[in-house]
Amino acid sequence: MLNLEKAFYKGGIYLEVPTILDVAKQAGVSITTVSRVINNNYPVKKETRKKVETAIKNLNFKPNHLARSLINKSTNTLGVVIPSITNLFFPIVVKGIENICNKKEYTLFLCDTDSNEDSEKNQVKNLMDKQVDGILVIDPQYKNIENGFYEDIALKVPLVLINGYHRGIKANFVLNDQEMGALQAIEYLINLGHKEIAFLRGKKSYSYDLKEEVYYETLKKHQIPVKKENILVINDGNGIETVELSINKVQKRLREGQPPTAIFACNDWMGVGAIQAAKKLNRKIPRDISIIGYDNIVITELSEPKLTTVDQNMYTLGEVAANLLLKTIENPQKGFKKVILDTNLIIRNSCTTLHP
Amino acid sequence: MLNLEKAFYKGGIYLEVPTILDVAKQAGVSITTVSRVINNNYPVKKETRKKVETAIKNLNFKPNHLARSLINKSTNTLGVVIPSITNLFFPIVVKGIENICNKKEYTLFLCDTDSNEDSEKNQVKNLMDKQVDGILVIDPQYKNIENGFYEDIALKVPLVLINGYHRGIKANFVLNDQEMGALQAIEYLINLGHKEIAFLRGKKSYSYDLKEEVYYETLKKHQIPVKKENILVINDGNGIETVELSINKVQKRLREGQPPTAIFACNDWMGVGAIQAAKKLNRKIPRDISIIGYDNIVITELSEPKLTTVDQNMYTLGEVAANLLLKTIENPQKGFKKVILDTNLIIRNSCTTLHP
DNA sequence: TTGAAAGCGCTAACAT
DNA sequence: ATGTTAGCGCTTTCAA
Repeated sequence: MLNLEKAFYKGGIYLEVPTILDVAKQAGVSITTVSRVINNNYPVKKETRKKVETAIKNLNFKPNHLARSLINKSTNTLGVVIPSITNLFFPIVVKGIENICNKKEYTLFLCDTDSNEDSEKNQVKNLMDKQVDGILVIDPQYKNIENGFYEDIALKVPLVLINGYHRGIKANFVLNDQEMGALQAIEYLINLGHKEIAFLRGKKSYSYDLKEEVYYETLKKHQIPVKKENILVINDGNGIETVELSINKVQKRLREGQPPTAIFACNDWMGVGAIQAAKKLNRKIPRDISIIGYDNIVITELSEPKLTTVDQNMYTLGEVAANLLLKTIENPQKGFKKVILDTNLIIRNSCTTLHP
Repeated sequence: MLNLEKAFYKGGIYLEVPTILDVAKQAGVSITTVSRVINNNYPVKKETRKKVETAIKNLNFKPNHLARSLINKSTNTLGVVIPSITNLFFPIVVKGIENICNKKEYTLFLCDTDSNEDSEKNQVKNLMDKQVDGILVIDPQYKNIENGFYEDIALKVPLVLINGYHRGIKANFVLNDQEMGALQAIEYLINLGHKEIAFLRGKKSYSYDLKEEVYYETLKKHQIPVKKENILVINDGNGIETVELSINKVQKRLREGQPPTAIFACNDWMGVGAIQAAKKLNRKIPRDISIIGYDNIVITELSEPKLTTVDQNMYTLGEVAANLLLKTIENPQKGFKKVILDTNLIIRNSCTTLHP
């Protein structure tokens, strides 16, 4: 019915996909001319162009991306690697990335690593095999950064790492200023008059370490003694299971003598857990105890009271990272960049002053 | 250093990517033989194969996907279209899809539509341009189904629609049995002795309509009169903003004469909103009022009390849909399939019996 | 068991 | 302004 040169079956479906040759024939020109019209990169007489455009429309011709990419060495495709798509805040980064990339006609491969180092490596390699034009990695695994894996990748393909360990690493980074965020949170509590501040964290993660450092420094700076019993470490996590773990840990601490008057939780799940722990012991929040979280994920607005926290502007983080990647692709230059974004304290209802 | 036939710059990076020709030369055979070794589809002498494999390893050769796809008309790539990646439950479907597809070496394009009809259409078209081997659409827009868009697409590319309107539509569907879920929830309340049951829904959505129908039928079946004032319609939504809307609507209803003793909320955000509304009026849950949600998203475990709800097995939904798509691709056959999955009532702490 | 050669659909020198 | 032609890296006939 279309009278094309070729047609074939694929996936049980009979396909009649016009090629550049079909267009050329119908328009009565060479395929080169058609190519020129499509790409608009060489002069073509007005009438000829019209003829070609008509043929394109008639046949509903779409250039074959694969053939183009094979020649151009560019697929208009990016890879996004994410620890887990079911996490509450990584998807917001992806949304930011998407916003930028959609506008520039890039399509995104999404690869979930389940926070597994090897899986992360495999996903990155797979993306390179698929010849993406660039790769974004959200929260890359410490080990893969530290052992040089990403430094190596960065030499082979445009790459932007979003958050994660970066000291002296030769790669592009877009980072949240986690030190600043932690500082904002802790100083906020101190300014409210708190001295007995517990620090609630998960077992191992670069970002917890970072925050703990800031905790020590800030207390020292304000001449508040650090007490071992105020460092609360739970087994792990950044999900619903974290809540229960936090409840137990915090409850235990609150039952001891001289309990903290405030808690800085390294993420919002922990913060919510802390809130629930306090409530279980009939402590009123924030009257009896102030609690602050980190990340500003959606659950902070659901807790009662709503959780004061630190916003990391994940959406912007994604946008900035995507822009950096696109810039690297389109306008390549030597040297790597590190972009550090500010955090914001989001004051809700879970903290109050100790001053009379 | 690799001494290849070609090398080039891309993205500011100097690339030395070995081709099949490099391998052939190093192994002292023709490219045909190399191809045979790679694909393992024709007999090759053992020693020859060894030579080739050695060369492949030496050069770290990876076949060029684009070139292969151009010939094979298969990209080992699927498209996933999602209303919003920041939604709390669609990503779980994606995770299920990923689980299946990763095993079979498919890579996923992820496309966010922002629940916009035109954007959805564009994303699907874009995916076809990129020559994906198949497309999965999560919660496709009613209009795009109803106006024949997807019936048309289904003739051109393997397609599976996940949830959404499907009466008489010629396409593959994997569906939750929403009627069953609604029935489970409502009969659960009725069995607990409730007769004054409010129905809380958003403005327009096929799934709300479905549930409302079941609500009418079920009450009728149990000879409970339906009261207009018990149909609570909020402006919309499936996100945090829904909570506030629900709080207002439910609070208003609870203040009126003869308030409901139970509420069936069409999604968990509404359920949580209902809980908070009741608490604000100092109603004890579930003692004074029973509330049930729908979807079993993570926030159901965070509310106090935890929200009883209906689980839709989103992960399984994704897995089943992915399997159906892969089957359609690999083993094409005429006719479309509809797979309907069961729902489960998840009993937590927000409902209680009215029986003495 | 192997290789030569055609060709997938397109781009881009190079001619004219 | 337009066409001829040589590839991009691979698969697959066809012939040996």
